[in-house]
Amino acid sequence: MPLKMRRNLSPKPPEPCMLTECMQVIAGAWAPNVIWSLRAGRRRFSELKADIPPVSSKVLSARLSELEERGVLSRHVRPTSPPSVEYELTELGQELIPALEAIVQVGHKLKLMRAHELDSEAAE
Amino acid sequence: MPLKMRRNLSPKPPEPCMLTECMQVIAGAWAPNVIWSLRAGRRRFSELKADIPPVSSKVLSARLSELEERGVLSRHVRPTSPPSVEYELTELGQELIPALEAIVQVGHKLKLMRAHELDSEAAE
DNA sequence: CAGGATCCACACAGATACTG
DNA sequence: CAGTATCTGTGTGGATCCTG
Repeated sequence: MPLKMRRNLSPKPPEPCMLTECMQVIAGAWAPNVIWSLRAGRRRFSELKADIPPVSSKVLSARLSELEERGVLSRHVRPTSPPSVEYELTELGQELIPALEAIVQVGHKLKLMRAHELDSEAAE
Repeated sequence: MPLKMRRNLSPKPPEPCMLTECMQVIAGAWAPNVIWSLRAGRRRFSELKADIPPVSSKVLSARLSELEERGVLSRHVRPTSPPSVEYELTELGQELIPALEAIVQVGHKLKLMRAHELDSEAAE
């Protein structure tokens, strides 16, 4: 499930829209899901991977790096015998949660609307 | 500026994450920008194209169709001599505005943080 | 366990040209 | 003006394999 989980960057030019630039923060496949999974608190790499089954290690790793670099989340390495790394949203990262929640809400409502429309059609 | 303005779909599989599904609503290159441009009210095709310079007619058209189909915006054709079409956010579409604003805010803050960090480094 | 390296496919945006 | 059709390039994610 990736073919369309692309980012929202802009390679070369004038970048007239600030929004585009800001959208980069959550750009990249699965990035929103990562943030979503971290809502409740810090999680380990494997936990995140389990939360988002279809994501591959490579991509998850890449996304985590980007999000860390962008200041959305922080990485904590714990010196245990089997390596253990935890990720956590930064304060700024937490500000993204309401945004994602709003999107989910709208998505939900639209879904309900569609279901309702289908019902109406079926009734005829 | 498009190479990375891809959508956030998911082609085939199990789709375990509701978020992913909801994100589709604003999926596709420039989709957020379109919604952003329509914040203030209805706009015509050419106005939208002017608002978002780097977008091509083809892509803008595609995005508008998708957003309409998804119930985020509505299309009004006006029977004038030169064809004139206006687009407008639906009620649900308007609910996405706060979400985008939140993202922009975070993007902004992160930008400021970065600038600050660079200053600190430069000072040394 | 956490994640880096490779190789590959393909969906998507761009450019251009055309229509009513 | 508002779009559509076609062709092409490319970034990005998936799968797999491998390591400390």
